[in-house]
Amino acid sequence: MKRDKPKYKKIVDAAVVVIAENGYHQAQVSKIAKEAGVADGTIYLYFKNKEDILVSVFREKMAIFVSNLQTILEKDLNTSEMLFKMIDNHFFVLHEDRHLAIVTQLELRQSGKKLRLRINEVLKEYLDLLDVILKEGIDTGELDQTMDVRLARQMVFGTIDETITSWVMNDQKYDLLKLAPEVHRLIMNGLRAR
Amino acid sequence: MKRDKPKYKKIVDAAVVVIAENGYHQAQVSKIAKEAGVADGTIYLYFKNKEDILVSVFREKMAIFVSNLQTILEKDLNTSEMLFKMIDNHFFVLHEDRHLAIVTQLELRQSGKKLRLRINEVLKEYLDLLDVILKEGIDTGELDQTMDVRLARQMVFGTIDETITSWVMNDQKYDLLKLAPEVHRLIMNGLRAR
Amino acid sequence: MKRDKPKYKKIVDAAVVVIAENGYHQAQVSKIAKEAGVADGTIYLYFKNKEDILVSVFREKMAIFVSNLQTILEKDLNTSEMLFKMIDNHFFVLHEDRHLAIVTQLELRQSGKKLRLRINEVLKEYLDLLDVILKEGIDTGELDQTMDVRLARQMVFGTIDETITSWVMNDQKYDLLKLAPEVHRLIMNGLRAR
Amino acid sequence: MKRDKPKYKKIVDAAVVVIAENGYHQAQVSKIAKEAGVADGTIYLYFKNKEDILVSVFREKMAIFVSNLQTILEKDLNTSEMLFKMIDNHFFVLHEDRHLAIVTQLELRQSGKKLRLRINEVLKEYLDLLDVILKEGIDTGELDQTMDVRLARQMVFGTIDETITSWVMNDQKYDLLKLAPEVHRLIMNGLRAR
DNA sequence: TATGAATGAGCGTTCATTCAT
DNA sequence: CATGAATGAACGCTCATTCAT
Repeated sequence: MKRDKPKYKKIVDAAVVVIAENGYHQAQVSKIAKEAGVADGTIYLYFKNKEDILVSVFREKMAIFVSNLQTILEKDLNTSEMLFKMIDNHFFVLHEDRHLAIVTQLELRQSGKKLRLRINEVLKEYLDLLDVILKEGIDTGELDQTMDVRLARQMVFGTIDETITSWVMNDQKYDLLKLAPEVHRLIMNGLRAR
Repeated sequence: MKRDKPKYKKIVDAAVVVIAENGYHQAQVSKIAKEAGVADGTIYLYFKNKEDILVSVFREKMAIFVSNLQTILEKDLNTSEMLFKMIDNHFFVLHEDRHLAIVTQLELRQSGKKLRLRINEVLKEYLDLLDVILKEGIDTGELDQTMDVRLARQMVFGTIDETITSWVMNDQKYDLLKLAPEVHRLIMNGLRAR
Repeated sequence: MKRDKPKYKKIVDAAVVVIAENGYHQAQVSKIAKEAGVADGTIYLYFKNKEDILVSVFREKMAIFVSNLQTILEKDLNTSEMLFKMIDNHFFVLHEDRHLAIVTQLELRQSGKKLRLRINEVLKEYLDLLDVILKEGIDTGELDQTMDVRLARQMVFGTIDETITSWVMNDQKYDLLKLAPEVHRLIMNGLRAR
Repeated sequence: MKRDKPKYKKIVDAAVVVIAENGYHQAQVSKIAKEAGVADGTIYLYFKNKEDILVSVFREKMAIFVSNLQTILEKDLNTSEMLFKMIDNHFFVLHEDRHLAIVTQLELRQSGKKLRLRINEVLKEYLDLLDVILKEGIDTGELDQTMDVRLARQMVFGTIDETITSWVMNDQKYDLLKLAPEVHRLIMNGLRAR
């Protein structure tokens, strides 16, 4: 499997760095190859084309979020705790990899429609897990029984996303992790049964 | 003042149409010129460069949101009512101009970092007005006294934005306006004093 | 009409020179542009793509052969005389433009299948006129009544073509024009009624 | 001698198949290697470079024509009979190996000048034998004493070549072998003493 | 001998911007 | 003011060849 080979990972990581430091439109294949320490042509032994590199970046990195979230789901937590863990984890991963934060929040959004659709497919897996949490919360009576799950999901994700984007745009100069409890409170207030 | 001349407006409107119908990356200057019914070179009598056209698009159209929001602020409404009017107005404008919705929610986000920063400057005026509403709500005791205004603003805007983007991505096939009350309820639940 | 503009002709002529001097596979668009004294991009104001340049070269130059042959057909000549004029004209044109001779006999034949099909369409016009001459000769009894016109045409064109190609491959070091009577005699011997 | 090893022949045959089925410009070394069932690098143990493969294809296959023609020359035949056998043999070999016909008549002609010169060297052996037949015919008085041997050879080969190419281009959909007598008659009419 | 992963030079085409008319 | 022909820089991808194993 190509994805397990060391050069595959090296190229994906190089792409994150190059995109973060140069911007999406200045991330030429040759720059990524140089950063990865391979020849231009080597890229094409592991990726079909440039778009494939970018989708892979998103897929590989998003896998971390999804896998963490699955671990959270398996624990014996109530909905509020799960949502907190989710927010905290989301913030934590991007807080730890600042290059990745720039890429996911700013640069990858500049991609064309086609690429964005493929990115959304990957994102869907994550949002589906969020739906599971929300539905469970509604079932157990922790969350408002009358609300629309899709809208609730958009509110949760929209708030998280907007918070992180804002942090990235302010050059990550304050502590994102400290915002987790407050974001969690805002969200829970919005969703809680009453 | 150039901005008042008829060709200026014609070019801005042409840009919205061309971007919506062709996508950001297929919106060449020559296409915009053709749609506006002027020669390529004429564009440069009214705009410094291509980026200037796009910023102008955003500035001219955002002015509608800002001006509407100012009118709302001047009315004698409580915070919850104001937020509802704001959400409803935001939804209404984009509901009425589907080209514009595509441009603001999808296409313009594909622009480079530099352009995005300039767009954010324009957006700031709108967000500042939102801050005014929120602060007033906190002062009057309608909203939670302990919450961070910046986070609250991100939650409000993030939820609205995510809802609209989701609607656009689903080809605007359901009625966005009908979602306003539910979105308002979710947001108010999150912000309300308790 | 683009084909009448001076730059169109300049580019076509430049292409002939560049291909003749550098070979088909070394005739880059930028080289042709330089030879024509225009910018690379200018090429694309007059031609759809590189293939279009090459087809145009063939079409423009082949037009000379066709037009000359039409003039010959209009004269009051017998079949033998017409065939001689045709051979002589064919030799003469390529004798006068040695670059063109290299291009048509050697370089253009290296083009891919798609381009070759388009070239053959152009060539067809010329071969159709040859068919007219041959059919007329058969009707008037000058040529062998029993022979297959298609084969006869292939023999006439194959002989002419092979003779010129051989001359070009020998660096055009002998006088091609002097071969016309002998080639004519060979061909007429093959076709003549007996 | 490398040429006798089984892998050498396997690679040459693979090249014919790959070129015929994919076209000259799509006949990558790696494709030939795959078809031959060897690794890419193995090719370079038997051939200096890609051009060497292609020249070898032509040399190996042309050897069949030459050897057959030599057999014909050794028989006790008059010139007309020899020319018929030659035409018939030429048609027969390509009629039997349709891949080879495509390669020699269409694909290999797309090669660059350098390769074409080397191919012509190989072809020379065949044309020299044709010269022998023609000179003998002139000596014995069967053929026209006054004609130029080189031109005569070009007429014979040009006619044969043009006929086969035409047949290949028409997807080999009529019976090439049946054309031999008529082609022979046309040629003999051209060459015969009178 | 045989392998096949790695190399890296090379090129057609687009499009924002200019400027002579 | 308005035009639109001309400019030229910039880049993703292929594939013949090499060489460590």
